[in-house]
Amino acid sequence: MLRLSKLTDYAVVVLVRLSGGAAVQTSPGIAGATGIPEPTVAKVLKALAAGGLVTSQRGAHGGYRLSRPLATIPIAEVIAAIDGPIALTACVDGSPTSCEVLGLCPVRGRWDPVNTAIREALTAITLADMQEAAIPRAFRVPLPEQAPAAPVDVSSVPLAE
Amino acid sequence: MLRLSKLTDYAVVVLVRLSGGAAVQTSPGIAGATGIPEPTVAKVLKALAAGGLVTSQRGAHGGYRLSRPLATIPIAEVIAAIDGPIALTACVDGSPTSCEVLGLCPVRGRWDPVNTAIREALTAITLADMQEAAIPRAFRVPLPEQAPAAPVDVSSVPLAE
DNA sequence: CCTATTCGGACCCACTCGGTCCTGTTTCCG
DNA sequence: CGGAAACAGGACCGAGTGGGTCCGAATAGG
Repeated sequence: MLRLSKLTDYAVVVLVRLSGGAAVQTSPGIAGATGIPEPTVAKVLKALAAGGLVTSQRGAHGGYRLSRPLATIPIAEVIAAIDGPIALTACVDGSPTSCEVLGLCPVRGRWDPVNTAIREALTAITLADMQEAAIPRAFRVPLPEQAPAAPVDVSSVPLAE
Repeated sequence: MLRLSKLTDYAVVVLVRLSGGAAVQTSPGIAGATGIPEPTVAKVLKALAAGGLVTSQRGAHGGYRLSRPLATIPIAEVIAAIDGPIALTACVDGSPTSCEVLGLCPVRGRWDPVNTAIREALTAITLADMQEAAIPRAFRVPLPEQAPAAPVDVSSVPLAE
């Protein structure tokens, strides 16, 4: 369904949560604040740390901390960290395992422009954009100085559907 | 992984194949020409017919026929026909089943701009664009007059990844 | 030096999806 | 008028992956 995993959704929630509050936060702490099951939060944080989006501090009084401000993190990076590289089909041109119907497949490698278009759309939107007006006033904490994060102008093409 | 189903890939292959050759083609015929298993082709065609992209003719000497030229079919429609509506997360704002952590979820409904961006990217690309230079010379049949299908210019944004 | 706390990696279960098959209905040919 | 060809709709089964849980490793504090 072209839907990304729920983990990625959680990742966005976690990252946004991580931007507010204390500098370093623990998995249970974030879980409690977001309502996401604790093990799942830990798993997400783990993947995020592997992707370099958050830095971890082990040991007592450890936890996680944002590596970069939200405005510099495009959605594409979050998706890549959680769900792996963005590729709609298995037939990406660099794939080692070519499809078995290679000789006949008429659209071999033709998904590339689609992949590229999607990747660009995802790269143009940062987490700060999603945070904009997302957090109700009650949850809104005074962030130091979150850049306005260049407004995304993808509305030039009329939406047929 | 933000990957769409293999069925959608097949659908594109089938539709492109359907654009060449005879006016009406049978499932076995398309299967033989594309190398895709026959039952799978039938399933794809069925979904495509339900989506209105192809018209079916029952009975002996029946088969499937394109409803519209490739240039007027955006990828988004194919995906919608096969994989259902394009929505990256379950938390689309019109969803009847609100997520259980609704009260705490800080990015509730914030995926909409992402969904919109992707939908636009997918709507801007038609099947004719994927057919362009996709079919090797050997397979290229003299199509009557397939519109050049306005080149998609999505390469204005530099790709970070 | 020991202990508590927290991250890190490995494991397992369940769900959805890809793929197949069968039966029924419709239409053309003999 | 009967048979064959082809689509339509459903159910069924297996594989892959997402989602959740557990235990071990590392580090700061006492």
